[in-house]
Amino acid sequence: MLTEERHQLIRDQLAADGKVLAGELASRFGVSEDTVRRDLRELAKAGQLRRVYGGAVASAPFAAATLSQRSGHAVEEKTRLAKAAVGLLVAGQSLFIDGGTTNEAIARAIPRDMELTIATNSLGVASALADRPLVELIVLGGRYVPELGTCVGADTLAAVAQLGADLFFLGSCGLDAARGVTAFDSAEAEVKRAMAKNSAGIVIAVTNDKLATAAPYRVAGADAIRHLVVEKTAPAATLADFQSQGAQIHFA
Amino acid sequence: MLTEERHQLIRDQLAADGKVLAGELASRFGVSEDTVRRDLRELAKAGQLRRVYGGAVASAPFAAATLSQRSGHAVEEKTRLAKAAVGLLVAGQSLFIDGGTTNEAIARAIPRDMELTIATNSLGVASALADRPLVELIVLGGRYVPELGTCVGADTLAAVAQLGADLFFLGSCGLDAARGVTAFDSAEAEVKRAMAKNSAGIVIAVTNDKLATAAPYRVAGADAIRHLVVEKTAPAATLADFQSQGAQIHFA
DNA sequence: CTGTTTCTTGCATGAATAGGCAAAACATGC
DNA sequence: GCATGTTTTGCCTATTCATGCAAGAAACAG
Repeated sequence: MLTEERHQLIRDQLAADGKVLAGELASRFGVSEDTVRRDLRELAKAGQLRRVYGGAVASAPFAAATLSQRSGHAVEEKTRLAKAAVGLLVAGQSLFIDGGTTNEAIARAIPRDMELTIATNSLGVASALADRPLVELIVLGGRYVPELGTCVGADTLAAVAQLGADLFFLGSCGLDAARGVTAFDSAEAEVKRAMAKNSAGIVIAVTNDKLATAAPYRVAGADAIRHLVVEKTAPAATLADFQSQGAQIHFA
Repeated sequence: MLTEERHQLIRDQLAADGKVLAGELASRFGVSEDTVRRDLRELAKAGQLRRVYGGAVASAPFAAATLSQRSGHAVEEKTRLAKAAVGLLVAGQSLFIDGGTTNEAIARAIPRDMELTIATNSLGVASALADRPLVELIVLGGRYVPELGTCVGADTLAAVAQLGADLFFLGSCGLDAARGVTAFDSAEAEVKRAMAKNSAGIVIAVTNDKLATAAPYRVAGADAIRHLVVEKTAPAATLADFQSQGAQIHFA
């Protein structure tokens, strides 16, 4: 195994998990811990990670975001959903991705060697994609809302209006077969509606607790959902309702 | 087998796998490792791959290195500059902050209890400010440039045109008393000019190595600089030139 | 404070590499 | 055909590089 390969794998795991352990890497790569430590030292010197006792953590300005999110809720489920959702992608597509921790997990799960054009109003998603060399990243600016982690407002809407996408990864929403997709904030709903209007298909990845819940602001009908990515344990009855309205169900 | 044939096969495998091993290629082509190494050397000289011990990898699309490399450099100096620069702020002001690692340090140094309105086209700056409860953050979207860590383009310019600020923290630039403020990229320079035009004063914080250097694209004259934050060890003669054109000098 | 884990440093070893050299393959002109 | 010059290739040698090991230092946990 090339030294450079190890470095790349370490960078990848840092981007995905926010941390690496020296011993774990050593056994994974089949080299001594000394070698791994040397790797970590070099990467640290290049500013690509921050050395800590036992391993290393991401050092980028985005480390905080990544880490704080890791400590959040239902991380494993979201990572599984993300991996399944990424399976829907085809190289060369253009995407809208809006906010939410699941969407951030999806952004991190996008392979580094896939060429895509991605427009997002989420800082977390943008940060996760910032170092993907093959991703043409378009940041949708506007007034930043800390509670959502996304930009909203007239500027955001204007930027969305100029773009089109094959798929729209719609996140942080309520989901109900009867009421469709709903959002918790008026301005956020406006942006979601604009993205939905300008994209060919909507993809929604949700954990079970979001299924069959509704928020005040209506974004789109359930029949607008092209792909629904859910946990294996999702209630079959609910899924059938969405399926009957045209959604393809994908299990993580 | 023709030399050119081997070169093409090497390029093919690099595109497919991202790496090649010298020994493996030698046995596959039925030539000595020396010949393969010569091939790799030539291709590396032509910039088509990056030579590493044991073989070669796909040439770095620059993005990974450029920004993160810089972030590792002169961290302490930049932190000191940032603390001094933050001293110029007054609660209630509105700011433009553009890209560069020094500006990211400044963003991190902004006290959490200070109320400000901040517009930025830098993902790093935006991420640093995302959790400041009293900062009204406006993200200036556009096409993201990995090498700069900022958004540029028509969308960015349009967003800047709608805003005004008391201070503009101008970063990642060349600085020369005669040529003024210069940028390394045409689109970047455009955004900086727009921000300069719409702000009442320009603040520049630079490490010594940026002083008395010039880049291709002109942003503003030296007389446009209101505040110049420099290291204590900055050469006095250079500082005098800026001072005579109206800049206030602040030592970190 | 004590023991354990992790980290750095120096060193030895083997693999990979660059440069020099000569033979072979190839092209070119007579 | 023959002679000449060029290019390619493989081999040899000195050097550089990556790695693991050992010893001492530092960080951590109890």
